[in-house]
Amino acid sequence: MDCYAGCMEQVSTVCPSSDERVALFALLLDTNARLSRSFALRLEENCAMPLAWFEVLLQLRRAPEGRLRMNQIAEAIVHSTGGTTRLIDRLERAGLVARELCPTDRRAIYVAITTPGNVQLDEALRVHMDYLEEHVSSRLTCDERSALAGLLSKLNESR
Amino acid sequence: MDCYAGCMEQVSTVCPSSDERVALFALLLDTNARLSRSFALRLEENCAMPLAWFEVLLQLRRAPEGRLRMNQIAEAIVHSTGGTTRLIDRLERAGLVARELCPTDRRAIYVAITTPGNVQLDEALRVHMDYLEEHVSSRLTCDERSALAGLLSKLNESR
DNA sequence: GACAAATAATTGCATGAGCAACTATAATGC
DNA sequence: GCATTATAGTTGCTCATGCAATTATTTGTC
Repeated sequence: MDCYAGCMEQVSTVCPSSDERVALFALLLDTNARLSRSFALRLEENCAMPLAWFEVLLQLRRAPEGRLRMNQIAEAIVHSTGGTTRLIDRLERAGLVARELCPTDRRAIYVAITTPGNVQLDEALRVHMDYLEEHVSSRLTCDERSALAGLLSKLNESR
Repeated sequence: MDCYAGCMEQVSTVCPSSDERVALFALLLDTNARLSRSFALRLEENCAMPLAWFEVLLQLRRAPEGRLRMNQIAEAIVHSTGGTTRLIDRLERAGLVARELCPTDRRAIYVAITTPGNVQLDEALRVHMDYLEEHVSSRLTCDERSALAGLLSKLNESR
């Protein structure tokens, strides 16, 4: 209900397909699809690493002790728990992560990044930085990037 | 190479996993994943329509004569042409779109939105508007939304 | 005008992900 | 303390999607 007048929004019953917010949502989907697809392709070519693996390894590196529980990973990368089980299976088979038992809760499993996992992540991050240089830094100034980060954070707030 | 000093960016060889641009990229993936997942769920619940169908129908409505060629659809929704063929197969089977021959190029196929397709899209757009009201309008002001659109457009520029 | 290269769409195949059902363990209520 | 409920993770099944190969048609070249 904010600023309908100022933004000249369409009344939703007339032509919502050209509504400014519909366009914004579509633009978000589109931008994400193009960037993640092109980066995934490059990551696959240069590191033989699927994007989902990169996401997991990055989350693990960011985590306090380099490890997270299954459900935390699922939440962080926005996957189902079933999908996450299989994903971690593949990463573990490749030796990049290891499952560890949780001493205080026998239902829980810790997933920790291994040394080979860290090595591969470093390599992937080099490729990532090159990619970002080409596709992000060249298009947005530093101020614009931080503005974008702020706006996405607000949009991403759970409530 | 812009404004390294002013933004206090990490040197990439030290700790790129906490680099501001790495975080921005991750934030974009995350925001997209959460929004598209929650909207897809609602669309499925309220309209029994997959998000991919909604995307196709929206593109078709936006198109000049309510129709696009297969490769244009694939490009617009960022799918492979193979995946698009199957996707349009399902939409056609549901009666929401129709394939039409192209008189000037016999290799090409036009995909047009049908009357039932338009009806279903209207319904989906009502759900979409409600969703946007809850998840977008309540978090970003009108000015913020247009700023976000501008930034995403710049990020999305092909070159 | 014929042959080569490019383009449009479809198909076989493999795979990654979600959902729902299931097992195991922990927390809660009486 | 025991029964109920909730939580963590895995598995069977299904399905949507990408890739590479294939067919049909058009465009470009000589």
